[in-house]
Amino acid sequence: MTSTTDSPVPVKRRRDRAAREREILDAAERIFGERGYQGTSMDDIAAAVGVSKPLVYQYYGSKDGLFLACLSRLRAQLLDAVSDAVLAAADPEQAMYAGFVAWFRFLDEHPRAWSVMVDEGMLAAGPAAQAADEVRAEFVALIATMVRLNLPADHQHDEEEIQIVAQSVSGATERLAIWRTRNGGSPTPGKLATTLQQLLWRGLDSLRG
Amino acid sequence: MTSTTDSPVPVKRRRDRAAREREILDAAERIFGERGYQGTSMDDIAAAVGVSKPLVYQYYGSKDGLFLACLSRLRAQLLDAVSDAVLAAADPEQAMYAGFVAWFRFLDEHPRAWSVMVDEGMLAAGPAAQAADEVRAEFVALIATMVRLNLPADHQHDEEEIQIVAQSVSGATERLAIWRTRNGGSPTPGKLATTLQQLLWRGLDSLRG
DNA sequence: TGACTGAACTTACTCTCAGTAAGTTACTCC
DNA sequence: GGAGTAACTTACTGAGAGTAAGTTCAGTCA
Repeated sequence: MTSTTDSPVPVKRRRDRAAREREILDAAERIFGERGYQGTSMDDIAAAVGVSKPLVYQYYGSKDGLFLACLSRLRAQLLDAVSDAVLAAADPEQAMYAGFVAWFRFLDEHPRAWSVMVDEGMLAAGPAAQAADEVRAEFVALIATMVRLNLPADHQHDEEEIQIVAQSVSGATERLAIWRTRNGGSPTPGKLATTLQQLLWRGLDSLRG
Repeated sequence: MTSTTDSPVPVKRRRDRAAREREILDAAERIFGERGYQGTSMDDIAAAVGVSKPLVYQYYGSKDGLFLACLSRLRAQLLDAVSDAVLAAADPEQAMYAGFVAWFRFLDEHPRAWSVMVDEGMLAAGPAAQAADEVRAEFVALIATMVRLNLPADHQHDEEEIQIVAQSVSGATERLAIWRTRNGGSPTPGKLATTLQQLLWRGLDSLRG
């Protein structure tokens, strides 16, 4: 009975770095989403993973760093969802509508994601704020591309104007998403997308000339 | 020489509550604007006023409370500026344009204000967040009123749709303001207002029926 | 098999900062 | 001048971000 009591797989305590990083990131995303940035301590996250705080620091550097990692991953997922919807559409008008729907749907399906990304996503003074902006800029770029697609190829378009429109659309959709969650998810993604479409489509048209 | 060395007004150390509160609020607004919420400590603010920290707590309760007080005052000023511009306009189309211009102008003239209000204005998990939302809601209400003015009086308008539009416009203008300051104040208020006007006017028209 | 090495992980701190308890000082009104 | 009160301070507590200095495990080469 000297060596027979060990469990078949003797509870692997240690894991390789990549696996542990993913574990920590998952826990962080969940807890930040539940309690917010301020309300979450690094000890909480470490405890949830069953690991000590310095390990979290070794892998992610700082609280901002960890938060930023959550942010980046979620944004990438959201960007993918919207890009896919846009690219699958038959024409620009459809693409715009599909993009809006995909955006609001994603937030329905990842309710936690939201509070991490936007609701608190702009808080950090410091390096994270800058990086968060960069991720956000990808979105604006996507919208700007869509706007350009909607212009005739030979049209001498005003880049500054396109930027203004893209920033506006990005800001509007973020605000609508926040409002919607606080409003109990009230207007459906379809209703929001339809209204936005109606509001913006003719205006975009008038910017052509 | 026993009593002749005193200064004529012997450096009034103590001030009445209202004056001190204003002094603290001014300092807080300035320092929050310079260093951000996270980067500012209550000791910093107290020191800037030349007062001890507990006094600040006595008057404002908490860091959130002080921040919120800054927020409320600034929002009120901004709301006034925009309201005045809107009310002075001749017709709804002019009103919309004038409102946009007033918004961006205000931020030109109060560069500090901005980072306090929006850039970090949604950070706090807790009571301040809720209160900040309430102040923000005033803005949405103003915009909603403007939208309604633009609809025929007998039109059976869809309140939900109006809310969506108001939230969108509010989100768009906030985002544009952030982008503008990071962009070195680049598009002029006039340019921004014109483009927004062009983008939204015909869309609003199409929502009428 | 057993010493060797490096990566995974921990204990036990420091330091900054929000918030507080309990007291002290200056002004005001009689 | 003394009583009462509002303005203000000293000196603390506690939480949590971040770190220095180690310890333990897992694979590797002899």
